[in-house]
Amino acid sequence: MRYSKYFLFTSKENPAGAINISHSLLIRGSFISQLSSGIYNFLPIGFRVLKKVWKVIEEEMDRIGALQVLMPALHPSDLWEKTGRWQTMDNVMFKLQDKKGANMVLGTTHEEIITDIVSKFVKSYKNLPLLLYQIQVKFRDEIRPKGGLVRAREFIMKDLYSFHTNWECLDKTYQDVYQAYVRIFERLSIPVESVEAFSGPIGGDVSHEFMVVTEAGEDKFVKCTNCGYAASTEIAQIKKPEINYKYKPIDKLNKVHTPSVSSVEQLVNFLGKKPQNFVKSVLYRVGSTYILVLVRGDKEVNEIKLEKYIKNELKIMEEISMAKEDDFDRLGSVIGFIGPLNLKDKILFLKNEKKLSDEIDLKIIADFSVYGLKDVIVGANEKDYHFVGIDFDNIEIDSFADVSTVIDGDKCVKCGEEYRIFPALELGHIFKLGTKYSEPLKAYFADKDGKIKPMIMGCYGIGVSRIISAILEAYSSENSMTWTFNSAPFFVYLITINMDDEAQYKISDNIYNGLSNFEVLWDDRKESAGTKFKDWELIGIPICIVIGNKIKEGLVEIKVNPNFPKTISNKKINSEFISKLFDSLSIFITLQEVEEKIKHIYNELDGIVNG
RNA sequence: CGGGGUGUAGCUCAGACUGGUUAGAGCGCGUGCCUUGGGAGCACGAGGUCCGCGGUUCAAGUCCGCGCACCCCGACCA
Repeated sequence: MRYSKYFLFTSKENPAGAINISHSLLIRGSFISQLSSGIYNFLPIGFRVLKKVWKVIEEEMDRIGALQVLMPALHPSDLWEKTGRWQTMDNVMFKLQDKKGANMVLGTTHEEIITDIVSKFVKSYKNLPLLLYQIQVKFRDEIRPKGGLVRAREFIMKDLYSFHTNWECLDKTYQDVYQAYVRIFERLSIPVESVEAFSGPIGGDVSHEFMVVTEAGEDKFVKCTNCGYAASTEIAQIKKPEINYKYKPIDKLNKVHTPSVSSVEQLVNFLGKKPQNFVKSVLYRVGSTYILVLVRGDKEVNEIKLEKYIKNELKIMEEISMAKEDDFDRLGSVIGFIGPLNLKDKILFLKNEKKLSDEIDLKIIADFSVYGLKDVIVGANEKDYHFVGIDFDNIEIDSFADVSTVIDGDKCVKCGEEYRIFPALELGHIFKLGTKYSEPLKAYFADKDGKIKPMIMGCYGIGVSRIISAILEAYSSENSMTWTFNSAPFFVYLITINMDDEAQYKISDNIYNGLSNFEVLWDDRKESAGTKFKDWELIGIPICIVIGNKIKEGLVEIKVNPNFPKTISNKKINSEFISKLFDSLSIFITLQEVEEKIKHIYNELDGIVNG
């Protein structure tokens, strides 16, 4: 491709409002342009990158026997109503009506549609398992899109769905997909961590996320410094401490006046203590049971873990909600000043006075973080008062549980060593769905014995457009993108220093034609050398061939994007080999060697990355 | 959805507080000269619904009100 005929409009200026390096570089390089908040055009060079990523994903999906389909982005509401997600996903759906007034939705995801398709065609175990996928646009009306392609309202996703006769078969496919994902990220040279994850509204019991560590991400995961176990902070568990707890009621409560000071942060300032010197009490309601959760002041209640605990251990199945102001009134406490010490007495008193129904129950659950605390501060269940000087065994609790979100330094549930927290961007997420969608949408099949059963399903997503940002976040620097071998829009950037110099022009033309199999972008503009070098660096093409004055001596320079070798040695191969491959390049070599060198490097890299 | 901010040339931004001829700069774009190993130089030129609507005023890019859009922080979120 000749630059002069191409659609490339680079900019020296950072776009206003771009916070992430990937966002800024993509705009500056004219890879994408913004149409509206969270809605982007892919311009020619950006679309080339998208297609490169797309191709790797397709090849790996094909390799595990998945079949590609293309489903519509525009859906009627009925299928979504059948699964209940018309309501539960309402907050992110673009909903609209057609001219007849029928409800429609722009697809946020495609479980409903694919399940509907399969239910119509597949009736027998003989046609299962079945893996179908698409690479298509998704719409989510995110309240706050940000970071360019990091969180967009319209974005490209690869979504794969699998259908099975039984769980064992799903387990096997889940492993196949897991391995396919590992290969996809390896081939794109993206350093991902796979972490245990929360299934969320998609549903199912088991899920993994593929995360890339970057400040540009919006998620967090923890990884054990010893055994390497990794999990999303949404679900990461903490090792249970050796608990030796004997309730010792305190003789005299020491109450302090804390006027209009209720949050831990305010208390820290008011009393001059650390957050760890507080026990935070958070009240939840589950049916007629109130749950008072105690966590150390520097930690947060994890509602996902709490919900699991309440359902699995306490066997209470009603919906859990945060207590409201009238709940506090009912229990004789005050919002912002609730605490565990005298709350049960208050409730007993209210019940005796017939001011509170006997059905109401209160359970006090202490997070592991509260265990062993001495001399802490808790709410006094009285406006503007806290108790001080409390030890953990002065608090009468019903049970200890792991119900707080992991923070740096918490102990690994597997081996007991310390966790570290990493900021991350989620690129892929795989789920075991079970029959969550096959039941309501009647995706049934006849088994060998003629019994009609619902199909067992899995679903597996990759944020294709988000991957583009992730690659740049992983390797790029302020004024220079770095693409990886399989994502680079071009492999070679050919610079002709002086287009008016006939010798330079002719040789450039020959090299351009001679390397036509290697995706060459020829900067054939009558611009200054500096302009061309800066553009090469900005758009991040791995190899640069420079045709300049030295051509008189039959010499040509080959340069490598200095960050590019990092994207290869990331792949656990011999780094000495990599440096050898590139070290001899940033010098002048003879004209005859150029084609040979480029072919050699290309083939070696192809073997390493895709082999 | 809460808080904050911005909206002026294709882009990045001055000008607004303190209203007053014809609204500016840099970059980019066009033409010519010159230059060709690190975003060169000179000259000329094109390019504006100052986000929209309404109001105040002799006079509004500037002040006031309403609206819209976009950005940032937080909450939210496969």
